Amino acid sequence: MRIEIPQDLPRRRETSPQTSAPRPQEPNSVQRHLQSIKERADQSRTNHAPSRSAPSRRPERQREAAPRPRSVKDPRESTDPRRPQRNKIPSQTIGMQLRPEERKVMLELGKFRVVRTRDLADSVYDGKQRKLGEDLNYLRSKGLVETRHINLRRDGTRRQIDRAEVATLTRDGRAWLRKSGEVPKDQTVYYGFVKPREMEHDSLIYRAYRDASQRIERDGGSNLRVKLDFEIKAGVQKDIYRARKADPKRDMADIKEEVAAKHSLPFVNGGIQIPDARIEFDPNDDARSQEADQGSRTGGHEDIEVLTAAYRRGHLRAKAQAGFRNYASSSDRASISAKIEDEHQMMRDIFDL
DNA sequence: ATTTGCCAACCAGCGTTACC
DNA sequence: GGTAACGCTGGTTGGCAAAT
Repeated sequence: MRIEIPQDLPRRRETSPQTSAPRPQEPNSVQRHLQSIKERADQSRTNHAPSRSAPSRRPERQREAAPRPRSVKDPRESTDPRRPQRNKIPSQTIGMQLRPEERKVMLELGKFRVVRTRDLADSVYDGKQRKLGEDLNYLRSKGLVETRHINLRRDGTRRQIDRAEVATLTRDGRAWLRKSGEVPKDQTVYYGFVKPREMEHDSLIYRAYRDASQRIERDGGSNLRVKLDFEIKAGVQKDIYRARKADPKRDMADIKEEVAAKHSLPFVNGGIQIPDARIEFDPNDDARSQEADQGSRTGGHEDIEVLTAAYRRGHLRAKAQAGFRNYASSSDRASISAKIEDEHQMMRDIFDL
């Protein structure tokens, strides 16, 4: 049973006008390459930034970073000229009743920011794509969710470009979700497409989570929360900054090691290894009493990492040493195994997506 | 001569605080 | 409030050396 409401929500603009500033000079090969990457990213972006025109780097970054998150607890809170500004949930969506599947979709999108619709169909609709499609249409029509298609990376052996549909919450969608009471305590809610180049990679995190979370719950873990790398990184950098401010002469490696320990993150080759996502959970009673006996904190976590073919050997080794639960898609697995074929233990520790 | 693998450099996208 | 400057990881390229 769905409560219908007047459908007069302003639809978000699909595209923004392109600026047509002339290029100041002929770009070199690197600039041309970067330009092509930028154009590809812009092509797949519904809210794309104006085309590049100025040669200097930082001012460009400042302009493009306009919609970036301002705080960890409230990502993308900053003003975005491409969005209608709202300080509260629009009246149309206050108290809107959604079906359990729709609420579940909203929650998953809020936890992971970007999820492939096929994965949502598998996890929420028992694989029924059509049912998901109907509900996504409804949520889109209410301005709670937006979807887009992304080009998947090619592995070099195929000319065909595969595409996948991904979804995210809108600003209003996040507001609805927060008011709904569906969100566990300490769970950040994300919204909006960011980092177009990494969207394919990020969309795989949900798959990895599904596998890891099933295992955690099977072992008695409960009250699962997800922290994405944005949030983990923010906490790490805040502490690094504080430590440097307190003692500017202190060795950076020393600071990093201390901060890594504070956040229970591995410190490998002089760097803090930050996972793609951390699943926090309340352990079962046995584990809890064991922790209490040892005087350690209650609560557990598992760090997950999605490896892709783009990872270099050094990256792969660092991730393996970090002790993360590593995942890779079958297509990336072949390329990864070629890079670390002499390190069989590492391959064994990579799980299929 | 060509291919392959590695590394350094660069940029993107995220974070923070300081300063004007 | 906008800009600057700094930090991080991930992704990509060009250049170089080694292998074929």
